[in-house]
Amino acid sequence: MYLNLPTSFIVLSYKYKSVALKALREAGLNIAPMHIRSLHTINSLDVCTANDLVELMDRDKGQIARLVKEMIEKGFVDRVQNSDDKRSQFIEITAFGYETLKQMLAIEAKIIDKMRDSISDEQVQMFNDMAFLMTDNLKS
Amino acid sequence: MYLNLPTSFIVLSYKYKSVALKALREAGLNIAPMHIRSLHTINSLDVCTANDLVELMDRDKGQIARLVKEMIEKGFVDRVQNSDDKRSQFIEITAFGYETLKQMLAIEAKIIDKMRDSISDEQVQMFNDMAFLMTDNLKS
DNA sequence: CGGTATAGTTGACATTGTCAACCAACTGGA
DNA sequence: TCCAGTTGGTTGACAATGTCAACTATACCG
Repeated sequence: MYLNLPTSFIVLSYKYKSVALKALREAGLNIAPMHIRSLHTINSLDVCTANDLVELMDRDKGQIARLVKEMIEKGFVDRVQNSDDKRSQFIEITAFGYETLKQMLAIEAKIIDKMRDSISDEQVQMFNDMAFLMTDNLKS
Repeated sequence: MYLNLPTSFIVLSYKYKSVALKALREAGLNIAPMHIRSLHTINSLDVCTANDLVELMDRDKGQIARLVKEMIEKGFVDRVQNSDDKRSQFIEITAFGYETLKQMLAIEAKIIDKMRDSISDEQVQMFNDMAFLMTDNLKS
């Protein structure tokens, strides 16, 4: 049991990642896995700074700095002045970024449908709740 | 909901990985994340070939070939002749590998205890079952 | 026997992750 | 108000992981 717990969700996340990436490639979307994850994360927030990404994605701040730079080069996001704090800037999704996101969401929705075949809404809800709770338990 | 599903277990797996890695380092165990995962996987099988690792860990066969080579260099595993098939060899955990695995399991058990704080055995079981089922649904 | 499939290796390279040093802007207390 | 400590972010250097394709050796099947 103890071995199975981390094994189960780690294997699932590897599998999901590879299936999703393959589907996105086949649909002509050539986007790096971390850019996908970043776009989703930025999209889930009202306003988003590099530091928000560091915390929500649990990644090194150097890595995030470079990630944001790359995403600007690719045209997915832009930097906007944060007048409250001159050290940081808001990261905003561009029109092209939203277009890409929309396509990604459509493709991912299909995979998720397949993934949750024979699993009820209530069960999926419970699974999510537990995953979020466990993530929270690991903090501090 | 659709966004939350992959988000929940992907964030959890990143978080678990970083917490576990940090705890292992603090305990003096300097071992790469993929070596940890490989050791667990090899240990979960009666006999294990490189190809078993490719399939169970869903990784590139070239990556696994190098991984096994590194793990032999570190003394965690050894290769043993497979008399049934001269192309492949069995990968077996050495005494040192088992010693390392034992320490890893002890440290990981503590993290898992913390992670599943306030979650019952039944719920954990359900979570695992769902994760395995979803992984299976993604195949083919 | 010959063709195809399978197990693994290797090269070359891209992506991701880590650590530390660094700068500029913010913050709180003396 | 000033300055010591903190915070947000950048950069360099490098390690770890992932990907793709070409290749060898053995196995399997008709």
